[in-house]
Amino acid sequence: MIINMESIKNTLQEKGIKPTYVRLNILDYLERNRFHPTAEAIFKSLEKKVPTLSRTSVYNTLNIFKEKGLLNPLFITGSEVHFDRNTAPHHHFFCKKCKKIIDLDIKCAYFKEGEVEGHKITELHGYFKGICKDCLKKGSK
Amino acid sequence: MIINMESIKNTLQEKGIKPTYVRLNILDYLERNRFHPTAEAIFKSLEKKVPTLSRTSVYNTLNIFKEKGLLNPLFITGSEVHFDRNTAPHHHFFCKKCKKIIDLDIKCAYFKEGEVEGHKITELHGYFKGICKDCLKKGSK
DNA sequence: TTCCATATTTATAATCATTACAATTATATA
DNA sequence: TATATAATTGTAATGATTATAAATATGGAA
Repeated sequence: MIINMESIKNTLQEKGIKPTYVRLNILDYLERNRFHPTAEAIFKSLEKKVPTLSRTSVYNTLNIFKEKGLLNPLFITGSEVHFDRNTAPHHHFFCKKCKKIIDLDIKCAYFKEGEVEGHKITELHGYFKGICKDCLKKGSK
Repeated sequence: MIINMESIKNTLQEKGIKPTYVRLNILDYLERNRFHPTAEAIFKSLEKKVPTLSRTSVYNTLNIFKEKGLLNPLFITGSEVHFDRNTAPHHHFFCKKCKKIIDLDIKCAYFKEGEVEGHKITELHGYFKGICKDCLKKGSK
């Protein structure tokens, strides 16, 4: 069930994206599922609600969202791309056990600098890999 | 021409990897070409010298090197994997114009910590994207 | 040295994520 | 309502990587 369809619609229109049924549903999904899903995960989750949905539409839509700055792609696992609705600069933690990608709330000294060693920065990407808090609790060695 | 084949051989043997002709050449290539080449780039560069070389062998060898800690894979572009012979923790800069991946000599506050927000860190990955120093000089806007 | 077991390399096919393309469908406006 | 345009779809193509099985090389044992 879509709760805040109006705000989803506004978000699209503010970015100059026509708010179609497919796009509304994909953005809505990303808004409420902040675990950085893959294109395939989005497709699988929405195909019940949007039965005519195609993988191609998911990929197309995600590419449009990316170009318009509505999301950032994450290259962390080396296989599938994960999508992050949070476009503010932040870091991630990838758990090798449960495979979750967790947002981190840490400060990076270079976040605001705009340059490093003479190179002009436009994007920041930082992630750690290891065992997450939950998996540590569950007694993984 | 291979200059320090003996040290290359020692490196492999120290890691418990049998020093074959293919492996010696791939490691030698990585040692002298520190621009983080892809599997394809390595294959193309070596196929003259090692005419029977196959792509499969390059991939196999790189996977062995990765498992034994001789290199780290870099997931930066989202398409091909780049390989970094420098396994010490360091950051990278990816130039969107010339596509080069440049090593950075900056300190990260979390490099030695071992944990962040309760999660146990085993790997650190940091990279910036933008326009590199050289491309800025050449007058890219 | 010769034989044999094992490891390495190769060629080919398969896989997986993603993109290209063309046909179909929906939408908006005259 | 007709028509132009945009969005969506299904299918095929692509590109990087892996799986598989055959061929080759290697290192001892006899």
